[in-house]
Amino acid sequence: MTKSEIDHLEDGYRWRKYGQKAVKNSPYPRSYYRCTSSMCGVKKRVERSSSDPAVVVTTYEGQHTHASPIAPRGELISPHINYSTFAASMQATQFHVPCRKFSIPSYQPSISPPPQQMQVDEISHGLVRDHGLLQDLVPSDVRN
DNA sequence: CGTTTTTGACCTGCGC
DNA sequence: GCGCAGGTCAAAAACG
Repeated sequence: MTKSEIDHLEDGYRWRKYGQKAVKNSPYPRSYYRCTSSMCGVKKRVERSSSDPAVVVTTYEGQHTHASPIAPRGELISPHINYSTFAASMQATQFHVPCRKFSIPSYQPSISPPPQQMQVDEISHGLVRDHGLLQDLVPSDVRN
């Protein structure tokens, strides 16, 4: 899950929207994205929280088998750690958060300092406005 | 002109 | 079998 005020979270990949449906739980529609790469059929479902319009729930399906088409900097994915790793990490993280407002703080667009174990409590009320470049959000060695 | 977004229709699984 | 809900397709529009 990523807190963002915008729907189009640039996580380092190109997404093509292929559908949009309205969910009954939330008054907001749910968007379906797909990776533009033909090889990897990674899908992404972006849903907006009903209670917090500023929170979008991004659900990843599948794993990218290719590097980012728009590598921001040299922070490419290591051959041994893919986005699937961080995806699993963040999924594991959300389990730790039962129902509270979960949010992942972004990093400075300039560099990517090694994100330590961030407390959800602090970031909950200390939100940042940056986009969530997920690749840098999750430390390589998350709680495991 | 090629790619992406939009949007309604269509398909499928499930419960009754 | 029917209706509902969720997921996908595809044609046209929009955008660079």
